[in-house]
Amino acid sequence: MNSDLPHKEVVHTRFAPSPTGFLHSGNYRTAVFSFLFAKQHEGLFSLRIEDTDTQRSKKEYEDAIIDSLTWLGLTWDTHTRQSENRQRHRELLKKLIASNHAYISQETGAGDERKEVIRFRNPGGIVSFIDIIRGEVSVDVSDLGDFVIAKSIDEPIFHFAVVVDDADANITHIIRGEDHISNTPRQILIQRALGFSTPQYAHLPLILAPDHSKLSKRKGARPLTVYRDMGILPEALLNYLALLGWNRGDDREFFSREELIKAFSLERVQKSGAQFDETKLLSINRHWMRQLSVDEYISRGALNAPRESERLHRVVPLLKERVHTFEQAQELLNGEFSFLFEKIITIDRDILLKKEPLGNTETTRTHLVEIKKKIETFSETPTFEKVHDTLMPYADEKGRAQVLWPLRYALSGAIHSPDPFIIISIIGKKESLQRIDSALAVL
RNA sequence: GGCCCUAUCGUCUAAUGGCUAGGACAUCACCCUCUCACGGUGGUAAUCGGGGUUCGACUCCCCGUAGGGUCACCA
Repeated sequence: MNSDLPHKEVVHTRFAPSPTGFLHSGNYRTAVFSFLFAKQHEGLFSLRIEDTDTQRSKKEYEDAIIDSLTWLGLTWDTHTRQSENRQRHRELLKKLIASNHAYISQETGAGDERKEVIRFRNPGGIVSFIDIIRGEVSVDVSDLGDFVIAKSIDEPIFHFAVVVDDADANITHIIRGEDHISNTPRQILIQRALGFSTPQYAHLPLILAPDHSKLSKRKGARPLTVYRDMGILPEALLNYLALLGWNRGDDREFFSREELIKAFSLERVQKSGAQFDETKLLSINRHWMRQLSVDEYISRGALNAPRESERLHRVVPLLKERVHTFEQAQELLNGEFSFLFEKIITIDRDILLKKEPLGNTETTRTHLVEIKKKIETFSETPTFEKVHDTLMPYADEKGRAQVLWPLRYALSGAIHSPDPFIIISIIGKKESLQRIDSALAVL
């Protein structure tokens, strides 16, 4: 790949967001691709904050960008701000004017104010470039006219500043959103006027919102922290984002950060836009949550529950089996699974007797008493296997529904819950016996 | 509207002239089962339309159509 690259040249990509709002997943995906590409080629990945729009740039947004990149594990090699390069911008702007590639233009602004801007002298003609993802793209730049490159000698605008900063940083590959594709020709024009070489370009397809509209900063753009707050793992989001518009060419879907670095290639990036599908993200997140050890699961999910932490540890396997996010895990702990941590649970006589065959209480009472005797033989925290293997034969003999339903209900106080064996192994011998006793008391 | 880009199941995608068009998520059915969940098995579901090129097109070309991007003294 990119065999036309000079051997000594170090691959250098950059992520250049403007801190004028919260970035959305589409923006971060371009960062993901830039990062993966650079690291795969053992190159550099830089972060450059494009803060030349002083009116709208805010520290708060820059901090959010840094937080999110760090959280995703997209570590950068250098971190600069476009505003730091003011000196250089001015110098080259002057050079361009001196060489007659640009000129100061008198404009009549709103009202009678006369204002000056700096315009680029457009040579016209066809400008074409090779996009790694799309192939050759050519545009007739004549209809661009003499476009503005600076508001004043001290205020370069985007097109000019980008060209200068990328060249100064020796950026070799510009990987950015498709919305920049039509900006590229004019930036190439500026490069030529300045005597810079043209880097390689790769324009990524945009990510669409579920309604097919463009994911925009104004509509629905939320900081990436919403995913962290939902209890999405960064490795899951990274995995999902990488898969959105890229695949290795086979059926493989789960990739760790390191595996992505190895497997990624720009050539296999999709040309068309993709919708962001939160459901799929959730299923990938479940996969990565299941990979975690019990300790990691609790600490990374910041999970908490009343009672000793041993009990929470025993509940984790149940959590793994049914939730897609840590937020859901904590909800389960607080709600549906709270019976596992409570001292007293309420039993409804009718529900307890739901499977009673004789229409009275006798069968249910007998079963619970028999089960109690077996539980007596357990250690305080028996394993699931031990509980299952001891109680199941009895249930099979007497009828699973008649034995297991009242037992499970007595232990959980819930119509829906995990099976009684796992409950006993979680709450322990002593509490199991207590709960069965309270159930017997209502009969 | 001009210019540019794109077009395979609902969604993400595989198949770069040669297979019953594959997988995943979602969905449905069945199985497992004391309930819930997990799991297992199977199913429904796609090449935007029309012309070419070719022995043969998802694949190549053209024309439509649709979607997206961009046309700033924002980035």
